[in-house]
Amino acid sequence: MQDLDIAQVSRQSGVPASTLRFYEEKGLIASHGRHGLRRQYSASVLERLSLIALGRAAGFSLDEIGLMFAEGGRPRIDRQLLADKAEELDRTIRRMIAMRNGLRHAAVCPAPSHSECPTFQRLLRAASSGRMGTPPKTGR
Amino acid sequence: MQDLDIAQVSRQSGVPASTLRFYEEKGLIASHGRHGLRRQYSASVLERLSLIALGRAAGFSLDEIGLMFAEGGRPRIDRQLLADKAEELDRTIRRMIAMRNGLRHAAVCPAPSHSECPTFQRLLRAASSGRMGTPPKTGR
DNA sequence: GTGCCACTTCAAGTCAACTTGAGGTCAAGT
DNA sequence: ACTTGACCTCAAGTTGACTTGAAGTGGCAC
Repeated sequence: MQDLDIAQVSRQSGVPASTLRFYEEKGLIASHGRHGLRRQYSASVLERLSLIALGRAAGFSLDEIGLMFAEGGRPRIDRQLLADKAEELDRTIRRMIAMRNGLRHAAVCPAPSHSECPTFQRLLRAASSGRMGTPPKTGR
Repeated sequence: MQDLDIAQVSRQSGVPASTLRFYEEKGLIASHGRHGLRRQYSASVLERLSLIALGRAAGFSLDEIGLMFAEGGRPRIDRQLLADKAEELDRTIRRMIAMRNGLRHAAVCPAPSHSECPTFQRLLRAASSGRMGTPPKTGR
């Protein structure tokens, strides 16, 4: 197995070195030695980083991701967990679609003021009742 | 106009008093006097809070929301801004749908391991290429 | 008039996922 | 041998939207 130093991993994965160190500290990846000071990673770390990126994109926290490949060697990705996350994502998507439609309407609504537009009013009520939840943060 | 004290506003809006104070400090709402120490709000603050909730649900930051009803008296909600936000939301929705579908597949995928499932592999590549972005935080 | 208790202020803490900065080390090139 | 520069560690800072805690105040019921 060919080793990569941190700069190579960073370059090939696009993940900053500071993040690699951070992930290592969190136990998400492991370096298996040093060349001088420099961490050496085995090539498989790249796959690991992809998995982490995937998990993050799916809405898992770093801690959750850590749990997935914690015990039992190979990534123990629980299918139930995936299904649950898919459901959660689906609920979020529904809310966001409602929101998007409302916004689109409001953007073209002919009513002189939003306070006279029924669609806007409906949105307003939905939002203040908490039905809309707290929103996505369109990532970095 | 009948006044409400902070406890009444909190109860009727569901927004914690600490948050009301925080919003006031940020200039998002205004109290127009005190009864002893207690802030007095006019009833219109409830509508204001709905607008804030709506804005948050749509993905606006508190600062952005502040700008909307900053200048010029009545809520100056820019239609272009709404349309832009709707577009942004839409892009996010697309990513999330791809993610959800991928997760659903992975959850039922018959391949012995995810590393042998083409769909999973595809997702993995998408995620690590950054195409998936950073995810929604399904609100509190 | 006195005690209660919900309110007040202000500073600091929280959370997640990193980033930044200061000060140090080491392998490699000249 | 010496310089260079990319790496190292460890602590602290960042962002956004709040929450929490300590210490103080004042209206109202008794």
